[in-house]
Parts: sequence; structure tokens; C-alpha cells
Amino acid sequence: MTKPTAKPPTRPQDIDIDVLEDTLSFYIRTINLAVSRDLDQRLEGLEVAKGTGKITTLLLVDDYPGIRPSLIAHMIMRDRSAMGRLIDQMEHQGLIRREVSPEDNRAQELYITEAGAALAEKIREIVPQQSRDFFSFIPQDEQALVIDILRRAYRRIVGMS
Amino acid sequence: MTKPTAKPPTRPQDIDIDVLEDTLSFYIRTINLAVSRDLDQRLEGLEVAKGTGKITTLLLVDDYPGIRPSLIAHMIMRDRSAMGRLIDQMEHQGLIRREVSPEDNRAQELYITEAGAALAEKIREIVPQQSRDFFSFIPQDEQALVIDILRRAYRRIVGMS
DNA sequence: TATTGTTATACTCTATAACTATA
DNA sequence: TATAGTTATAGAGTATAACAATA
Repeated sequence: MTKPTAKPPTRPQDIDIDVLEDTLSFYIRTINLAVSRDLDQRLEGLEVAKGTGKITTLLLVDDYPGIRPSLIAHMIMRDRSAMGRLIDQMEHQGLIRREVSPEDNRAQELYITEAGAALAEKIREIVPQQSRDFFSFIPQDEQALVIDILRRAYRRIVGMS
Repeated sequence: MTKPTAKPPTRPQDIDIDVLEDTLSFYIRTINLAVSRDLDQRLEGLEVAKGTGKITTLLLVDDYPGIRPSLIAHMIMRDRSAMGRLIDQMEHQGLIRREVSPEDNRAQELYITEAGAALAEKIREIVPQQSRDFFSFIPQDEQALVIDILRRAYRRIVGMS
């Protein structure tokens, strides 16, 4: 048994990532970093950035006037406390407003503002486009395939199916 | 034009997620949250948790004695400053150690410790298993398909191909 | 007793820039 | 002048638990 004399690799091409090579969670986690950073750049200055929460919240409040915070929290996989701070922020930015539910005084109802609706419109353009651009090196049919499978995963995780 | 009288949805099944429905980045970002949380639970107490960085670093240092921080930083998509703190932490935990490169005094070489090697062994079991378990509701062949496509995305992003 | 949302805290990650030492 | 790594800092996100009000 001799000490290994091989020089360590210096280029990404020379690296074998071990068991991570076949581990889906690894790819989800690393690609998430890259695509999230890219998205943040695209959204720069647009009051929405960092974390999937704001975008989804804006769209859902726009689509469903009166929707409750706890339902959105569920859809974006955050707890109520994180959701509360998200809403605080978006309310201060004038994107949404909250009312106490007349039916259940514990609960709130969320409504979009004019500024929020305008931003939602922009978001609907930018966000899907960013995704297509970022993954443009993956052929369309393969992208559709991945989306199809991950959509089912998401729906299963949040209990949509 | 009358005010909408429809009641807002109260169940995930009744929600349409708008343009996010066909947006790959959305699924990557949300599923990342869920799978990362699940992985953290599985790794509880194991000195490795939060962020893909530690796991990848441990495996690469174990596989490539003398590998440089900047190369690992590149593989895990972090900058040198984040990498430095990661190494600090793992060094304090006794998982790896660093030496100054004899060839280039600016550079460092990373080496695994006994404790680190032992942990790497455990990681090689747990991490792929967690991924398989978490995504077990996706049929094997579909999982392989997604991995295949995302692997190419990852390799492209970090310049392995 | 369970649920909706709030508050407080401590921890981690992130991004940026300025810095040193060496090449 | 460029590169490897360090340090400092400010901002965000995360997780947890305890809490108030209502049902």
C-alpha cells in the first residue's frame, strides 16, 4: 500500500461527484441555487425577489380575492409565521391588503391592490420566460417531460391530488 | 360588470397556480424546499445539514485528497467567502483539515480526517436513500429520466461538459 | 380543545466589498 | 495585474416556541 501519488483534479471536468451523480435531490438542490439567483437578477428592482413565496402569493391573491394566508402558506410550504411576515412586507409595499374575515374573526382575507395587480401582470410575463430562457439548453420536449413529472410531485406534496 | 360573488377557495385542490403551472423553475424551487427539509431531518445530529455544500464537500475531499477550496466552491455554486466559512466549520468539527499548498502558497489543500471519512461512509448510504424514499411515488423509470435531464443541466451549469 | 394569526428569538445563508498575500 | 483565500457587514430566509383571540 503506497501513498496515493495522483494529483488532485483542478478542473470541473475531472471531477466525479460520487453517489450524488445519481441522486435526484442533489440536482434539485443545486439547480435550485442557480435558477433562483438568475431569477432574482431578472426581477431586480421589482419588489419581488428572494424566495418563491412572494411571486406565488401575488398571483394567488390576484386570482382569488379574499384568499386566506394559511392556504397560501400551505401552497408555498411555509408556516404561518413566515407567511405573516411575507404579508407584512407585501402590505407595506402596497401590493396587497388584508381584512378580517366577517365569517370568522380569527381569519383574514387578502386582496390585491392596483399596484399589486400591475406587478402581477409583469410577473406573468417574466417568470415563465425566465424559466424557459434559463433551461433553454434542454430541448422543449424534455423540459415538458420534466415539468410533467415534477408537477405531479408538487401536487402530491401539497395535497392537490 | 358585477363584483365577483364566488367564494375564495379553501382547499389546495381548488387552486390553480396560474402561469406557475407550466414553469419549471417554480417546481424546482418549491420541491427544493420540501426535499431539503426532509433531508435535514434524516441527517439530524450528523454534523452535516443545511445546504448542499457540506455533503458535497465531504465527499469530494474524501475522494480527492488535496483538492482545493475554490474548485469545490465552483462545484457547489458558492463563492470563495461562503466556501471559506464552510471549511472553517467542518475543520472545527474535525471532519477535514487544510494545508497550504507547497506548489502555490496562496492555495490550500484539503484532506479528510478519520472522523470525516467515517461520516462520508454514512452519507453515501443516507443521501441517495433519502432521495429515493422522498421521490418514491415517482416511478423508477421516470425518476431516471428526470435525473438524466437534470444531470445534463447541472453539468452544463458548472462547466463539466 | 383546536385553529388563525402574531411575536420573539436565534441561527443560517447570501451577497457584497474591502483586504492580504502570493503569483 | 490577477488569483486564492479571509474578513466584515448587512439583509433575508428558517425554525421554533410561546402567545392572544376566536371558534
